Amino acid sequence: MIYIDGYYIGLIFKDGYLVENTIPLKCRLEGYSEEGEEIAELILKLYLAEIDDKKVRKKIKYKLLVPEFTKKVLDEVCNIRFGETKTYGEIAKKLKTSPRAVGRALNKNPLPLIIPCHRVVAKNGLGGYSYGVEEKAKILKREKDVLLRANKI
DNA sequence: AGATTGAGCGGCA
DNA sequence: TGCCGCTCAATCT
Repeated sequence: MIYIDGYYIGLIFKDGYLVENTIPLKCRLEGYSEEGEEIAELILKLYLAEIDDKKVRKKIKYKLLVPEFTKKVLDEVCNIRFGETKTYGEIAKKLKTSPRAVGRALNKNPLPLIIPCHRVVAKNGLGGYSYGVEEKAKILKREKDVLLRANKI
């Protein structure tokens, strides 16, 4: 668990690959470590919508240790662009499965923010988020604000 | 192996 | 609006 700028970020590595992370949190969970400070910084930037997730995925070594179906869903979610959203139903249609199955897969996204699962919303409303819908709303709002500002200038 | 459970959706009153 | 049935991968029992 890394501490920067008032946030704690949990990271788990396996064979040099990032396999699991938390979003930036207000309180610490477990032991402190120095490992992966640069990665934690990137995750914090993702959280604050200061960087594009595509760049982060290119920059860091990560591995998805999840079942095949879950991986397919997560790969599909990576195609959603910064500041945009898709519904569970849309993803399901593309993968020929059900919206519930998509939600189930996203629920266990081991790499939140890096895999932008927060950009998948329900048709009527926000849907859920493992860290609470308020967090989801905040992240999406920050991304939208960045786009708005870019378009204005 | 069978039952239950969701970060959902569409239809119908 | 609210309820009901459908869905299907994952998680129990």
